Amino acid sequence: MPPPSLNAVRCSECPIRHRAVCARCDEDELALLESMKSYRSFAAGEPILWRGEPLEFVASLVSGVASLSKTLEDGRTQMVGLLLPSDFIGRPGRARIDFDVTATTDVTLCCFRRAPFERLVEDTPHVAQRLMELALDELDVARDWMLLLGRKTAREKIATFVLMLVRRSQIDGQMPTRIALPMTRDQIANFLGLTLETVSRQLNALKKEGVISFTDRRYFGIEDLASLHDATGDDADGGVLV
Amino acid sequence: MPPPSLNAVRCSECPIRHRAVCARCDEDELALLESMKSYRSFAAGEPILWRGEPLEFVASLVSGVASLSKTLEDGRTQMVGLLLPSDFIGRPGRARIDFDVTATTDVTLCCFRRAPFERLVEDTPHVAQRLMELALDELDVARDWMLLLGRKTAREKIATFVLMLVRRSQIDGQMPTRIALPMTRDQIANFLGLTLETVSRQLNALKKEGVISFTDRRYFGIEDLASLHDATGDDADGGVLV
DNA sequence: CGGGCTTTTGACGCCGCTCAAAGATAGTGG
DNA sequence: CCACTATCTTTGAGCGGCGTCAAAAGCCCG
Repeated sequence: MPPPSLNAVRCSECPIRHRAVCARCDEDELALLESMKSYRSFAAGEPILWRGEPLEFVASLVSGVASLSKTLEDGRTQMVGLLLPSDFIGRPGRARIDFDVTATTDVTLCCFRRAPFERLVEDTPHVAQRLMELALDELDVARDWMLLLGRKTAREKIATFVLMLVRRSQIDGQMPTRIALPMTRDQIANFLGLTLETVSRQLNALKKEGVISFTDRRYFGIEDLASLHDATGDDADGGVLV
Repeated sequence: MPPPSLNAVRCSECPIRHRAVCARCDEDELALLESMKSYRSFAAGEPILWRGEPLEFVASLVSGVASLSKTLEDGRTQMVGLLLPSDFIGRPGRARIDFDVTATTDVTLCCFRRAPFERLVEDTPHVAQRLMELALDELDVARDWMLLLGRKTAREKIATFVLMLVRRSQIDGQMPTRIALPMTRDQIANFLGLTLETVSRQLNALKKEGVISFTDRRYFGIEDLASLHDATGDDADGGVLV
């Protein structure tokens, strides 16, 4: 079952206030947004949007992780995006999306009805500009990902993925000792264009080589950051991925 | 050597006037753009921009085809974007790009110096909105591509690529009889995440099966569109890719 | 006609997928 | 508290698709 809805939080106290689509809004614009927003929650694993269905809402992801995925005729699926807090779902000017959106963890969305939001985009340059920045950032990530999917070996894919998790959980450059693996082996496989068996084997290989260590099955630590970096195949200041 | 520069064409007569970043500009905005633009040309194979180098210009692609590509430490490369006329190079708010841009065919750019262009984006919502639409379209393409790179077989990749060329050269729904292969086998391979040998073998396999036919090495025709579609692995109304 | 490209074709081997089964882990109800 | 089940993960064996290496063939242009 879905987690309980957050009570409507005031925009000025919103945790993603400074990063989401509303980042640059002034008081008046914020008031407008406030009047058209509503929160919705989804439990881990729940579908949020299906490919092709008419889009009633656009939304900002407030908390949790969601994923975008595409599926071939015979069921092979590939994740094509990972949504983190402050990321935006949907787009002005388009009534449908061409991928499924699924809650990876429990998720809270800040939803806006599409029609009024689109009017807002027309009228307030701040929102349009921020939307563009978000889209361009997503493009950068997508392109790093394409390099990974098209050219990296299984080992390099896993190393890149692990390093991405490390970077994302870093606070003030401190190396965290305990890092969460936020998805199942199967989800990681769909993320990296591999099978779940290969994911399992490569993770255990990195462990056996002393590059990473497992405490729990869902948490790991870094033992040898340099080797991890070498294993990604990237050059010195390469790929960022999220 | 580069082809000779076009003489500065008036914006109102520009072939990409209605599709490029300036699509929605009114007379005044167009005049502003006109005052800061200049044309540059590049010959097939020439580099246009290198990854990481400071970006002096942003530009619209006026004619020809250019490609974006990324390279791993050991030289493996992957195309991450294909630029066609009216596509935009560069982005406001960022001084560097994270991929190489290369002319695939002879290319003409309509360049704008970055600083004044960025001011223009701040001031004219029409430009910002159009830029956002272009970015979102690119994102859609990138996501189809990710599915292809991560999950499709060599045969499906080739079939998808060929079908993309067919769609792009269709005029008014007419099936063209002679379609150009605009790149070498090596470029196709870097596009699809394959080797050039595999590209060659799969193209010839499609020919041997009577799905396509070759006249010249650089031109082909469609013999069996249904089989070609079946070979892509997509479901009914799937992937568009450019 | 000759040299440098691109493309084709073949032989071979390996990485990662497939299929299968056993081992962990967590949640559920008695 | 302990079976019992469902889900996730690990591990193994085997195979095949695609990459690698090599060489020949076709094509372009001087």
